[in-house]
Amino acid sequence: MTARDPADVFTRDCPSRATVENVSGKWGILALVALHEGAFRFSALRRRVDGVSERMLSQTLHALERDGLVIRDVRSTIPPHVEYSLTTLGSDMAKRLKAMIDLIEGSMEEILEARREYDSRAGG
Amino acid sequence: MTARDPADVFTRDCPSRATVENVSGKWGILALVALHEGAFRFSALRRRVDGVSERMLSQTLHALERDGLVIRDVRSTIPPHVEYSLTTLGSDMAKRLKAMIDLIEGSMEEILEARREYDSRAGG
DNA sequence: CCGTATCCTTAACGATACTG
DNA sequence: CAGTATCGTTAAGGATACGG
Repeated sequence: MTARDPADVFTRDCPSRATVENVSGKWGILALVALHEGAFRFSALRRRVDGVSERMLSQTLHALERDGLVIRDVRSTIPPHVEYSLTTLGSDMAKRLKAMIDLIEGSMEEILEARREYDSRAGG
Repeated sequence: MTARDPADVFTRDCPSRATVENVSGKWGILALVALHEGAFRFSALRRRVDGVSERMLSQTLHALERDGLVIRDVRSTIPPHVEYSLTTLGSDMAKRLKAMIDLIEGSMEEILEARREYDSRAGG
């Protein structure tokens, strides 16, 4: 991973593959895009990302923090107060993910129609 | 999924979640971005997407075809000749995915450095 | 309140043999 | 050539109880 040996996601063991999976995984996308709306505490983020378990959200946030995309700010109060936000890189990533999600959400009727046609040909 | 009931990926059973997973899954991203470079035959695509099994590539392409992102063109010759390409929607999606991949590939040194720091704090 | 540890179930995945 | 079918393994994921 240098100027002479650039990252290439098409290569089997390029470390970029792991980051792509952290970022674009089922919960990674949603966590990043949610945090792009602003900082969240753990429980609030869990409510925002409907359906995620504590275990998976925790795991996802750690992976994103490890890759330098998410900041974890712990205040040593009682009860504990932990706030999650994005780094500059995380914010840039979230913007690009949001662009992808916007396209999907905006094309959902077209996609559902394509599915119906595909299924009627395969199933009928 | 209408103008009054728009898709919302944050909601647990919105059908957009399934498409997000098809598109952003481990092999979905790579297949779409590869096809954005041009049309591919099955075997060539398999070589391009280093590490994918026949089973997973086939499954991935079917899911993307079903969502209206990929076109499968079968020529009834012997031996068979099948060519995969993108629809307009697939092409638009691939562009956005490529933007995400470019950011990751271009930030790989920064990401690896973040990992080293995280690991030295957690592991040391 | 913020998680981690544990257990368990299910689904993803890869290898490979085989067919049109 | 382009897959599908089958099988065995591994990993992801959810529920939940408990610790800091």
